[in-house]
Amino acid sequence: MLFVGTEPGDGLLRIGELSRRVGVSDHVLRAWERRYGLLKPVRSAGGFRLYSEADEGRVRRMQAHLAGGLSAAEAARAALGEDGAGTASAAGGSASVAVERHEGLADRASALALALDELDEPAAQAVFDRLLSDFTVETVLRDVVMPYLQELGERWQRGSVTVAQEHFASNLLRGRLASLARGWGHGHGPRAVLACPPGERHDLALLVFGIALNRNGWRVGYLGADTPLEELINTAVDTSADLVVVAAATPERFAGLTEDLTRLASIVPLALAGAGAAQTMALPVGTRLLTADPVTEAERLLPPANPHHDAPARQ
Amino acid sequence: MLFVGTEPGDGLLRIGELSRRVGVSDHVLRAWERRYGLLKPVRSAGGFRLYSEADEGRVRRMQAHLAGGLSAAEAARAALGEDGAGTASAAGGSASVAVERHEGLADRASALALALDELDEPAAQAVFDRLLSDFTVETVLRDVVMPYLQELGERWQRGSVTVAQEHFASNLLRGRLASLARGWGHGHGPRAVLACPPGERHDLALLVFGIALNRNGWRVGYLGADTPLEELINTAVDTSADLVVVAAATPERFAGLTEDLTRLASIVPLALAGAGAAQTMALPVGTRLLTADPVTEAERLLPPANPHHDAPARQ
Amino acid sequence: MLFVGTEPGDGLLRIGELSRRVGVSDHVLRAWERRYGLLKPVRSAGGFRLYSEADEGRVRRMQAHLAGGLSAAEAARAALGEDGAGTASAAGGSASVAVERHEGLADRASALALALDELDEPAAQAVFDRLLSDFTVETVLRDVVMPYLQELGERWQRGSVTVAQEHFASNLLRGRLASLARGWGHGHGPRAVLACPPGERHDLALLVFGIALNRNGWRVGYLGADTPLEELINTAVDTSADLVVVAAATPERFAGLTEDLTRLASIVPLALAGAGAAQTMALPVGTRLLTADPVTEAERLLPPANPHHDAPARQ
DNA sequence: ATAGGTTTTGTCAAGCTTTTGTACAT
DNA sequence: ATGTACAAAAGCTTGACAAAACCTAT
Repeated sequence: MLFVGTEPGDGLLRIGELSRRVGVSDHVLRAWERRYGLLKPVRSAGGFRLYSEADEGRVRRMQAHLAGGLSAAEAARAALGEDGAGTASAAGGSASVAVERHEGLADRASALALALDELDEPAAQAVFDRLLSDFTVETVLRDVVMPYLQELGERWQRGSVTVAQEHFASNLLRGRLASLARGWGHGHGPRAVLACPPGERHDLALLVFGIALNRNGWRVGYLGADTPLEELINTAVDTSADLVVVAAATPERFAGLTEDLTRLASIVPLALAGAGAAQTMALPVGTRLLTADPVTEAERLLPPANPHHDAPARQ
Repeated sequence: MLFVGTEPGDGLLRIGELSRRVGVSDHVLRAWERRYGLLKPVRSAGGFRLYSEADEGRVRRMQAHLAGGLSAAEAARAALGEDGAGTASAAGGSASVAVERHEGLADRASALALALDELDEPAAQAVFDRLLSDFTVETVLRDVVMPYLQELGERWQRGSVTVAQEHFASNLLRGRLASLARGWGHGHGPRAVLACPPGERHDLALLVFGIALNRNGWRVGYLGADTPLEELINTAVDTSADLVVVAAATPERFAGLTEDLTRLASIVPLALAGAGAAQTMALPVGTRLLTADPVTEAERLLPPANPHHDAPARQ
Repeated sequence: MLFVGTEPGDGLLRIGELSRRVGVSDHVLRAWERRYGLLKPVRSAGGFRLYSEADEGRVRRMQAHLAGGLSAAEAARAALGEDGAGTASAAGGSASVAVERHEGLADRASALALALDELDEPAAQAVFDRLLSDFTVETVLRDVVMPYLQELGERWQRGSVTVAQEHFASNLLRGRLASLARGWGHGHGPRAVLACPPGERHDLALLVFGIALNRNGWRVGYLGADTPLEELINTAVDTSADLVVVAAATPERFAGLTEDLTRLASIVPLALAGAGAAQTMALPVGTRLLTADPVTEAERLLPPANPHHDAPARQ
């Protein structure tokens, strides 16, 4: 992908604007450049200094060190020394984590987590792009997205993630997953209908499951979060679904649904999924339980035994 | 009815009557005919121009375009270009030339609505593809997506849409919108942070607004539905936002937030949007109200402090 | 639906109206055009500037960047840079082929063609990224990739494309297609085996076909270019394929294969595809001919609906 | 920090052309 | 009714100007 790193010709600031942004007078900025080589602005045709956002970050680090008690010379040296590492700077914005070589999945996963935590949309998108370009969709979903969602949930429980972070990450991931899901109703494979029970608003894992299912040849109909079972039953019947999957993150969401689920299971093959799906619910209903990660479960799910779509039942 | 050709049946008007109806002088009507071929009246035995109702419609479209700022030549071209829906041939008729141009936006919009109502994912995606391929994003958002959302909301109120339909349409549209939103945090424009207040779960219109904003050069940070104001304030400060927009579909969502919103407005430029944003809330808070459709409002939102321009106010 | 200044299509604005809409004086608009090349209005017969909606958007982005603190020159560069795939502005710059942002597929397609012709890899990748992000895979393949391949072939015939260009485009497209193809052998759908006959080295269209097939629920086994029929037969038998597709760009590639193809067709459902597949070959072999574009043909290909070779006699 | 020179960028003017509503003559 | 003429409004180009922002050097 592109936008990794700031290239000249991108969006350059003149000294006045930089001064305004960082709160340092233009005279001082020039002095820091002359005395410590803190900044190396390119010049316009007419000789004006043009600063990049990396320069802005450098000034901010310099200020931090000054505030920390270092002398100007020392602060500048420290700020320069930190160059090259990833940037953080909440205010600096679009600090695109520089991912260069083929790092492993683990590095990418943490880069993604970092970018999401910092609300850095461009960086997160870039990492996601690189992930998809270097790994299979299944791998990205199973080994990056799902673990991240898992951890996000746990941090949410512990209160160690802000609402803004959770919203931001969810929205971004939902967008990427939606584009992977596009067209999943297309084709001639068996049909699955997916939904979360009433009250359940976390449907990202179900989205992942749908994508994986589709990539294994299924057509997917998606009702998503917070769906009344009555609706689900109607839809399943109307579309002559070959499989219905109901997923919830907590067992409580299934509470009180035994009767409806049993009825549903008598009409169409049913499976319960998600962390909230427990044997205690699946047994009385007499249905299948999907406990492993969504991608794995999707791969395990063979098409219906006696399909009216004459799928290639062949051993 | 006796003679003299203005019978409602064939509805043929002479130039004076047409002029009176549309409020355009006969001279101008003749000029438009001569210069732009806007009208092609049949002639009476004695040579009088006889206009059909289609002609009247064409004149009215021409006027609308003139009011919209197009030059006379362009307005005429546009008015003629829209021909093809209304045929109304009086004379020889027949032939019914299948005008296969672009189907109008309206046809596409109803095709989309139909596909969504029928939970037909591939069809809906295909229509959306064609929309994006034939029209600008702004047009699609303003004239297809927003009206659809509006109507969906109304049908929802009336109970004339099932939960499955609503979920399906929302999920699909959200996916497409998310794609259009990709990368909206990138760039160098001013920063806007968007969110819905606590309890508000309908954020699609806000998504549309964010996309339109981004396409006008803004960087967008998106927190989405159901966001505590405390979080919003923190995020706005951390990212040094140039604008914060809070949107809700119903006024109740703003209830009890006066104090927080006032505080927010004192920190960063604030605007309230959505059908739920009312003057009664904006006034005490002392902030801006965005009442038109999201795309238009996004275009109107010139970035903070834009002194140059003394020209007459654009309403 | 109300219009008033929102008309789509070729509604072209003169400078006064544009000025009124964006709140920038006509003088400034002309200055921005002259100094930064921000706008490239078409001209009326008499020389008046006529602006499109894309121009309006560009001005708005420019304004946003100005408000964000960039100098006018930088703001213009940024606004232009956001116009889709920028251009590798290295040395002299100039030329600056501004590709309108989000205009229809057609513009994207030509942007892609341009980038490929100029061996501009980042630009081509960026255009491809946005295509996939804004449209379904089917649309991109059918309406962008296939027409491009078609045209590339024709230009190749005419000698109006260099070897370097052809290689560059082929390799880049192959890479993107390969990533779309990833995982296409997994799942539970019917199996198709695809190959080009000996001597045929153009397999990109076949790749496209495989992708479309896979997205319709098929599992794909891909042998690709220049495959001896013997090999193909073995593979088809070993994997108990439900369908074999042989594709070639020119009829000569099929010459002399009648016997082998007939034998193959007696073992497993066979189809011939590509520009080289002609009735004259399909008839004696007694097999199906796929003449439409790959995506459409893939959609038409129902899974082994016909109860022909149901039990592939294993050796 | 000030002084004195340079670049950038919004604005204006003069002189001419195009567009378009209206008027006049046939 | 038609065709031509006319004039106001809106645009075009070239060239120039000046305020704001920036430069270097003291």
